Amino acid sequence: MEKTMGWEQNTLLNELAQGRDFTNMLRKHLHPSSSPETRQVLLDKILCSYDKALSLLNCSRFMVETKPRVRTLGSPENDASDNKDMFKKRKTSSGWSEQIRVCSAMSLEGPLDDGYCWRKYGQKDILGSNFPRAYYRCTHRYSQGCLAGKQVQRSDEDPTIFEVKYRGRHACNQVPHLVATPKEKGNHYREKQQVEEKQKQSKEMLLSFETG
DNA sequence: TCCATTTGACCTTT
DNA sequence: AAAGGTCAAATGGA
Repeated sequence: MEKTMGWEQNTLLNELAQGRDFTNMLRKHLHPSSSPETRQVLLDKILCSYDKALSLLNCSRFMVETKPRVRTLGSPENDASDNKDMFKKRKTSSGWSEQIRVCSAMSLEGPLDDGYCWRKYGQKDILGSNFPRAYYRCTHRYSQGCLAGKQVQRSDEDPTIFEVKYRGRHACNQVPHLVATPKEKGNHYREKQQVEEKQKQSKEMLLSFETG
């Protein structure tokens, strides 16, 4: 159905479309009669859509590049690590992508979903950080050999910000909210349901803004 | 019963 | 040795 368009592009379009909708909504709420809170929330939504779209673009960029560039917050990494050991080590901290910031207007649920299905496999307290770092790998790691992973850590400076680092590229081709045949059971079907539920909630939120 | 999360132990890197 | 990263048993929810 949507074979010509990748999952990232599809999600990207959704994000941009959502951002446009929220912007239109904000325009309607520019009247002095509207509450400043509503405007603020809408503003947050718009920024979130931008952030997510940018994150997706970042991901795509790394997928194109065979050699992910590396910069982590704390490590200066000015040595020659780029030249040596590039493919040797199983993993180092330098395997992670550039930091991507994601705002969290939906702070009730924690960090925003980036559209992929992640499975949490660990959490660590990081020295000098107020918040623990969570480690995720792609849900399809073993079923499809997808090696993508990500770290999520709440920012010390701004706890509403979640710092997300990605690693690897998604090798999984079964994307949750693309078409799933009724034959598909269990995991994939459930994933699809989850994503659909999120989209539904998003639409409902839009509606609730429109109505009040 | 299946699957995701939690969390302490263990492994790797610096 | 210490900090970061991963494993895997225990736990809990649907």
